[in-house]
Amino acid sequence: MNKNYNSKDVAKIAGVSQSTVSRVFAGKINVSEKKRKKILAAAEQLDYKPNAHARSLITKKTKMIGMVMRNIHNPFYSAVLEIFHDRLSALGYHLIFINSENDEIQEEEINQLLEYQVKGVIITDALLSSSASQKFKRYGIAVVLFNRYIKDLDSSAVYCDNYMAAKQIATYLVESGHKTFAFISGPSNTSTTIDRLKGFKEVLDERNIKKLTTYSGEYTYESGYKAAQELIAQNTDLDCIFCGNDIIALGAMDGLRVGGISIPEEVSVVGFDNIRMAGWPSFALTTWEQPVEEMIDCAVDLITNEMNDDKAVQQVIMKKGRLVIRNSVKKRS
Amino acid sequence: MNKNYNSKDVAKIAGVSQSTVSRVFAGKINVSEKKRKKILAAAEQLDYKPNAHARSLITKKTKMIGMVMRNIHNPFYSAVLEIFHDRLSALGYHLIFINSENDEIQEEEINQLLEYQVKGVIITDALLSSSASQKFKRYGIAVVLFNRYIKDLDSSAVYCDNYMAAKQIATYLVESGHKTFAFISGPSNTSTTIDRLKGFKEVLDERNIKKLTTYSGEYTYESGYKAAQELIAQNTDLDCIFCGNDIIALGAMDGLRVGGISIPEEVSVVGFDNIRMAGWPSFALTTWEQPVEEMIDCAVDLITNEMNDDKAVQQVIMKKGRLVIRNSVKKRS
DNA sequence: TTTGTTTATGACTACGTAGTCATTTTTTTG
DNA sequence: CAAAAAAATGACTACGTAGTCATAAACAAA
Repeated sequence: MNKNYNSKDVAKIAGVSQSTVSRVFAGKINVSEKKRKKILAAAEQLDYKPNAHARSLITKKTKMIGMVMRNIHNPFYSAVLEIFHDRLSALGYHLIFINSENDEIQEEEINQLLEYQVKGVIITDALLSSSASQKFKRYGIAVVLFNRYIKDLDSSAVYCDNYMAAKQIATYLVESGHKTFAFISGPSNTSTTIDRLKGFKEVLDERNIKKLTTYSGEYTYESGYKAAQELIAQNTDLDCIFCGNDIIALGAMDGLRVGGISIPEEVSVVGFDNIRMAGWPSFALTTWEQPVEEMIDCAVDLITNEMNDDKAVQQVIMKKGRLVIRNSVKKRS
Repeated sequence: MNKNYNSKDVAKIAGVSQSTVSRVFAGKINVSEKKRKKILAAAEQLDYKPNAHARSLITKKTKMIGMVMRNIHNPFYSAVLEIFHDRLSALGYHLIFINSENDEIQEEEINQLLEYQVKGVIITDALLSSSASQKFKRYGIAVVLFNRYIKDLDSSAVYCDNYMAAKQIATYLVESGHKTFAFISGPSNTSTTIDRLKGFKEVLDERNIKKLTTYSGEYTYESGYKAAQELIAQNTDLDCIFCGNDIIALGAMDGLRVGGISIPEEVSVVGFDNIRMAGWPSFALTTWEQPVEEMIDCAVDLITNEMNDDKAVQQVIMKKGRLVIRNSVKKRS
């Protein structure tokens, strides 16, 4: 049943050759207005759609982009997915969604994408081994890392200037009178964590502040919660916490509150990302806003360029962002 | 550059015919162990992967499933996406992700899926016009609605027994002494909203309780927040709110708190879904747990059956769920 | 060994499209 | 109006795979 009609069927009805039908649907090339109309009418009648697989096979091109995500639980990334989808689908691309469970994109996941001849892959919040990177390169697949970059690997990347952001946050905390610092980070092997820690530490070092406790965990609520509880247990005279991202910060806030510590009266908390929830009254989290849309537009430009131009050069692009001040930080005398 | 090797190249190196290479990669059929090894070695050497498009073209099958989602912002659905991905990718399927902005899946979105010859489509939190449904049917595409069902449309669907759930919630609220009720719902044209309202109302009617205010909005935090503020402004003697889902409930809680109303002391709040955040101490929301994993397993079974068996019959399956009691409801004397 | 049976293998073709090339039709120009 | 140029069109083939069919090899039975 349900025969799928093809360009030959359309050609027959329209009284033209298959070639002409193809011309109409491939666009551009010259077809007389009269036949074009006939063909479109015939296509309409049969509800004909060009077969994307046949098209990919012959053109060796594809309108599919691999979207590798981790941590889709994190609202930051679900927002990212949504925006990427909207931008790319407007350009006629389709997304193959892959939820990577691992720190590094896996062989198996790469193969899935290779089999579908994707010409571009966007990787968010996950790493790329150099062998994987080479593999993509060998197949001529454009790769853009989002919110991560990898040293010594010439993949394109778009990320936020975590280093400068952390410096500004640290400065803000120091200048608002905080004395004892904690940094609850995500996994310590990611560029985001490293840069944020580096910037934060540097400011404290410059001012000769030694009181910094660092706690490395995951980029999750639970991890933030647990870290906060452990910090409380250590019973230091902590007066502020810088969290590796917002979701950690929310966990930390809840951990502190449950431990009977009030925010910001006793401890200030700063996050990173500016996810929607950070603006909810229950949290009113002061945080760093990543210019998500700008970053995504940029990533989309990079990947489309690399896909359409073999000689396009890899670029690593850094965006700024800004501090969003809410009510989770208190000026201390 | 980057020539993609094909089965002929592999055949040449292994000293066999293309047919035999195909047999190895298509699986099953008889190939002598000796040649199989040679072929696999050659494939390894060239890093050969079968071209999925060519394969789809000849087999008229595809391992792709369309995943149409709306409201990916809602953590409930990002969790759903993650689980669907994990289940389906374990079965060898790949997801084409479509973020629908509309209430009803659009013509354009359907066409995208048709062009890729997907054999199955999962639709979450969106509707299906009957013309769209017929279109899918005509093309022999299996459709499963998730968390929605549509009357008089023979599409398979998996959803939670919203009617019974709402009845139990209402009963729970009544029996814990509440007198004045509000229901903040999502869009009033969805089966979830209708059924939840129906069950809730029915219990109140049975007990001859007239004090029910209903407010229909979107399934978003902002909508819940706004609704709560409006309810406050109406200055009724409200003592509990049943929310259409958790994200509305969180918004409502924040709206109430900002309005100076304490939860659960003055007003009780109940949600629906049991998203992770409902368990966070800041909210501790009493809510209905949808058996998400069970529902997804069920949807996966349905879609794989329908894809692999033309004669598989459409089914609408309802799951139960359970009330999760936390601290957003107070017993009133 | 001979015959019959099973298993392994290769030549060939179809899938539905895009694009090349040759041919026909239309338009332009002198 | 004739000749030249441009545009439109169709026949044909390639893309990389799976599967059909015929043949060859291996094996079993007698």
